[in-house]
Amino acid sequence: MSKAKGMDELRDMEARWRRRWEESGTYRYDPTRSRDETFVVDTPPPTVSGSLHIGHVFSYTHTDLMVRYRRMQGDNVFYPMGWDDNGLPTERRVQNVFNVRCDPSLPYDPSLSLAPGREGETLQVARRNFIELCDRVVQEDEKQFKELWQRLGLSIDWSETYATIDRRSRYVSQLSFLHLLESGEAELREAPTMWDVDYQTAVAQAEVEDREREGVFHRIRFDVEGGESFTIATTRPELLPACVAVVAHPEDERYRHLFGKRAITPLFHSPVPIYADESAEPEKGTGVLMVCTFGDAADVEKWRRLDVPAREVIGRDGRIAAAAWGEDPWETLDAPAAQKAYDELTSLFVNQARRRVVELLDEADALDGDAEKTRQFVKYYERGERPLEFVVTRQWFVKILDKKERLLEQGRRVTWHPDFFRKRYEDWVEGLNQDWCVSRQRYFGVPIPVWYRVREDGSIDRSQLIVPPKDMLPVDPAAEPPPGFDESQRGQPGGFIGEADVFDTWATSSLTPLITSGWPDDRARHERLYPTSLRPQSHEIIRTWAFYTITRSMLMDGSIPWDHVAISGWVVDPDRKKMSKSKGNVVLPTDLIDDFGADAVRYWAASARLGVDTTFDTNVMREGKRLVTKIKNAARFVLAFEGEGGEPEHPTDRALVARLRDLVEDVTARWDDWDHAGALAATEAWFWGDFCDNYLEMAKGRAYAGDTSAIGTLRLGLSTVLRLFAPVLPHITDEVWENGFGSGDSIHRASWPRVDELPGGEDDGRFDAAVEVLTQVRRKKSEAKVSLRTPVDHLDVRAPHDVVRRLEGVMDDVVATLNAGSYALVVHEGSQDIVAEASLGEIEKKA
RNA sequence: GGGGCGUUAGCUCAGUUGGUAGAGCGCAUGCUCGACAAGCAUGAGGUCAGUGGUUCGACCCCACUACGCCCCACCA
Repeated sequence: MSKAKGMDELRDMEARWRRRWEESGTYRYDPTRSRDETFVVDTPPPTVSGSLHIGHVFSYTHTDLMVRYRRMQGDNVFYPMGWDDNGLPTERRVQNVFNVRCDPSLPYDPSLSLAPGREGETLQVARRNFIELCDRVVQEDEKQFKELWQRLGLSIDWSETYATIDRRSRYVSQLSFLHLLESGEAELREAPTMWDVDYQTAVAQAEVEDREREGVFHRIRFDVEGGESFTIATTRPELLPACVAVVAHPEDERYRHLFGKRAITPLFHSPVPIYADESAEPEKGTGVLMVCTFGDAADVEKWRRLDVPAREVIGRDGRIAAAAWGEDPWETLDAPAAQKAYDELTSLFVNQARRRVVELLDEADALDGDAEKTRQFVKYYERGERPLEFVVTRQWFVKILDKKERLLEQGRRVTWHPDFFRKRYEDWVEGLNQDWCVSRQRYFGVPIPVWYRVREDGSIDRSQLIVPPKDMLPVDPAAEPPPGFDESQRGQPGGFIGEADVFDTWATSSLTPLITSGWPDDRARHERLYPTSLRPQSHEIIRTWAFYTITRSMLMDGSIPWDHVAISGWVVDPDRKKMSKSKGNVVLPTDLIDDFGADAVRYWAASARLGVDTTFDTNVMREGKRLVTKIKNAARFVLAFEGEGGEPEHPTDRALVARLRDLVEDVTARWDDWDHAGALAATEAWFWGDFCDNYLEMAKGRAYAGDTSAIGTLRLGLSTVLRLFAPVLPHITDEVWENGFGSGDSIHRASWPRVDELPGGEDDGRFDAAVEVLTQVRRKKSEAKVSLRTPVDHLDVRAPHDVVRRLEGVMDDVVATLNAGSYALVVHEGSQDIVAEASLGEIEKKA
């Protein structure tokens, strides 16, 4: 059989089972069964606008392994699938695919029709048109993901799906938020917020990452009122106009005498207080630093603590704002000069302003020494390209800072696999320094369901919230009027305006257990499906998805959202780097399934333990493919015999059953311990070694002779090991099961093997002793470079007394296996070794 | 700067409670046995990162060091 043909057959076989499972509803959740026999998965909804990645295959397989095991253990499995389609990744994709931008001020155009890959000028479209394009893109993406999951053989119940932008998700997200509002845990705040100037949206702590980059220390001389001067080293000279104070450490001898005096900023001539502050480190820079509005989180913190004014100079677009200086002038000793300097910076981007202000400082002779390069860590939005700024905006926050202890406690109630990832969760909780900002100034997301009153004078009264009644949800306050109002009153005096912001994508995906459970209206379903059993996810989103989900459940009713969290590692390339698109080393999952088959790809994923980063290695997939073939061939042999056989009676057969019993016990314990890789390795070692290489060879002769003990044991071994393999290799095992053991139902609905269901048997060492004799004779044949079929004229086995006794019962099989004519089995004392000597004959030439 | 994980054969990885190191791939030498050449048999190949300690005995426990990966950190 050619390789190509074999591959075709494999592909057809897998496709056939895919269809069968779907048609038979093999993986359907049974809503009538009780809660304690139910295993619920809080499936990660993949970001559908991302690319299909080998990492997906890896981690989703891990989930499916455990799911299949639990199902065979008799659990009623609830294994849904969600799509994470709301949020920035989708918006960005739509912008690229259709070459459009959203302009919320435009009216909806129902006739707008765009083709993907549209060329020419970027088109501005209305918010509703934009959202329609988002919907279109995600539907296409979801199809591709579904196809991959099905080809991979994930045992998902496809009648249970959701998307984070669908009606149900919007309903749950908005309703849960209204509960937080009611309990006072969510509130509107005008405060400095981390702000991405490109996306022009607020971002939360969890979406921020530090990136190392080169900064430049500029040394700026400040005068002190009444004479004297000092030098500040700063990497952000453009914030000089925003400087509201100067601080040094209270013990710093260089500056102690200045505390209480005022410094004069160069260029802007603004007198600012000089404070003593413990946070200033004498070794850093010159030991004295500016407090600005706002250079970093430390500035925000000092601004709050030191009671200094705010001088906002950076606008939401990342440019130096024009209005700031003019409308509410800050104290200065030389207003015209200050205004002139500020005009030079106005409307420049931060980078440009930095260069310009340095030039101005140089002209004013306020630089003290040369600039000096330094490595610094700067905060970026994880999807952003320019550093975050702190900008005062109005945002919705969920209070979490006051709940650290309780959050830690919730984390301890969850079982983490592997356990050390709990530590990462705890580190994150302990390091929290901001409440959760849940509002985003984006479009394709779940709208924040509130309106605000417009006063008679036309100003907006944000203290007067209008919230929708529950039966109005989900609602889009930007498109629908609140109860008791008419759309014509939007923006009018005495009327209302709708909140334009949408929720952070995590604000919705942190509710996945509730989205699927039917909360809060379908109480019966909710009680059966919540809390869930298992949350699978990867480790880089412990601080987001795991953390926020724990937070939301705690805020809802003090519960934990799941009993277990299973963390999959990353797929890394041979250089130990995470495989990613940007590194150009992506392998298409569908190509791998084409080349090796789904079972083989699953075998590779299953070979890796939870939490361990794993090298992408097609050799392991090749191994998996060989295993699939081996199972097929062994089954062909076992199932070729007539009848079902009988109880194991022969000593060899009884020994095999004993070893099978040990295997089932060991493998089951490993699955229960969430060690799918160990379970697979143990199963495979037994199957390939004990079963195929040794037992099959020894029992072969009796089986051909119609011995019911041999035939029965062969079938027992096969049917048992098939079920042990079934979670990892769902296709080939079901194929063989149907041929040999199924009575119409899938192996995946068969019961997991149990030791107490296996027939009796015992292995007192006779199996290993027999194998030792086989090995010695095989070695002799191998050294003689003759065929293993070469007959043995006479076999002489010497062993200690007790070993001889054990061998007696199995010598007929040993002799048959070795093709030996006569044999002698004698006791030799004084050595614990078995010595087998064989006099080789010659293969009879065929006539 | 703080923390987590790792370092075992050429490669990818196992190694239960401390008792003389294991698998697969690759390599070598053979073998077309009535399941299977996508196979079978046999074999070569390792100072278990380093140093010190505990112990009769350490890949395993402890300390330190080196290297790799990851997470976190107010980045003047």
